[in-house]
Amino acid sequence: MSVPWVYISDLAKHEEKEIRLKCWMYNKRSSGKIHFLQLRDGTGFIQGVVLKGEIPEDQFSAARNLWLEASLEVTGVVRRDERAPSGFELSVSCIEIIHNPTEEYPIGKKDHGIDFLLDNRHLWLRSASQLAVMRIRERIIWSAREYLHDNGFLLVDSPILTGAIGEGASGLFEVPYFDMGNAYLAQTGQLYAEAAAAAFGKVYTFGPTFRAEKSKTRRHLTEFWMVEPEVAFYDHIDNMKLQEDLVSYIVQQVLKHCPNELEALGRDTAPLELSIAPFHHITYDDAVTMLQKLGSSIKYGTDFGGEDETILTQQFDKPLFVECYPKEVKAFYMKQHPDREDLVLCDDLLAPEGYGEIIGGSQREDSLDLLIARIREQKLPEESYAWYLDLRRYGTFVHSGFGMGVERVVAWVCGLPHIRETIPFPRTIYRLNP
RNA sequence: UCCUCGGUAGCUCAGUUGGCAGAGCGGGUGGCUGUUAACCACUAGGUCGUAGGUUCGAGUCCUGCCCGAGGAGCCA
Repeated sequence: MSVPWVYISDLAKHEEKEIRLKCWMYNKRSSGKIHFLQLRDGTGFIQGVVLKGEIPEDQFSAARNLWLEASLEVTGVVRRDERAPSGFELSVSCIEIIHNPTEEYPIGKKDHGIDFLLDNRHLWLRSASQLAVMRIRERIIWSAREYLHDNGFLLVDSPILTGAIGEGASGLFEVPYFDMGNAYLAQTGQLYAEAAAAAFGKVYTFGPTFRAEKSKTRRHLTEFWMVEPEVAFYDHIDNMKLQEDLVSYIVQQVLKHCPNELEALGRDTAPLELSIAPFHHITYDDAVTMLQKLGSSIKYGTDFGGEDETILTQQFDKPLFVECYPKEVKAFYMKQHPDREDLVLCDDLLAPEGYGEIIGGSQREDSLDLLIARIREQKLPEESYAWYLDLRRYGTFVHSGFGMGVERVVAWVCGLPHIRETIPFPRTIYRLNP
């Protein structure tokens, strides 16, 4: 066949030319002698106009009987048309049916409940909004890797099957592992990133992480992706600088490359445009004081609840660092504050508009003795951390890093109310399928 | 694990004081040459999550259970 196969995203280059689409029909409107076929191919959406008399009669009547999501090969001429949302439509001259479903497509044109949509996630992905979310997710991941690569970071893939090692003893998924008892799905790549930082200087891990916590909130998944940079000889301050540069870069890249996707989601881009470094800073101490003045019942020494984070971020117009939490509420590996024994040199980066924590980072404890003491305080299985402690035995060094939750960043950038739409197949406590 | 809310047609939901089970969308049939979640007419479609209980009578009131959602704790 001499007519070229073209993607919908490239149609503008083929104005007034005859082309062929391989596509699905996501909707159809019809009069007696004209059909409007709404077509999509993953790169975009276009309306095919089918006029009686301009295609073979059997094809015209067959088009009448097409079900939603029929797969088609459609030939026609690309026309500019003011009435089309994309500016173009296709004057159809030939329709070849690849597959016409024999059952009605479950996802209709009207609203659906979240339970139904999640049960049909494999089909829900075909909708325009989900295409926009996934394109923005891809841009966020791409931008993060691009920034880190261009700034001299080495990608180090950390293991997913691990021994009993992680942020804490709770919330580990167990997997039978031959004669060695149980392996555990990684909660974080950080401890491995620290080992890699001692070997390679500036590194990052990027991969899925797993937490078997029974969280049921708009901010939690049991399987989620993290970008975890770790840098030798960076302190707490250097670490925050890296975080704000990275987040600024990501947001700018999405604004530059994904304006159509943001519009498709109805995202107000004004708050994103403000999210350029430098970000705001507040200490944990000051944040608690501010929250109490604003009516929160938070007690000094406890971590913020979701509502506290929301209230706090609403006081600022761009991302906010909260620094130096009490060590009791933070992980064992965080560096003790030089002037305050009760605090650690850490930071949470809270996204604005009530989205809350997207990054948790810290300078790491580099003293062998203090680290062992913390492992014992938190009653962690000391033998599992033997190799990790070696990093303090052989040339210990000031170093810092952080974990950025990809799905939380996607939710914020897209303006989505819930994290479950930010990953193709979300895993939550009560959902393992599809 | 705890708290709150929900489960009625394929989907989204309404259902009054306990008194004949409803609408829109989707499906079917017919009509329509510019529709934008097309429209118009007709039509089919129900074990009201489940098991008990109260009652002359339960979608509606009570109890247990199942499933889901939102939140808490925990965290990115």
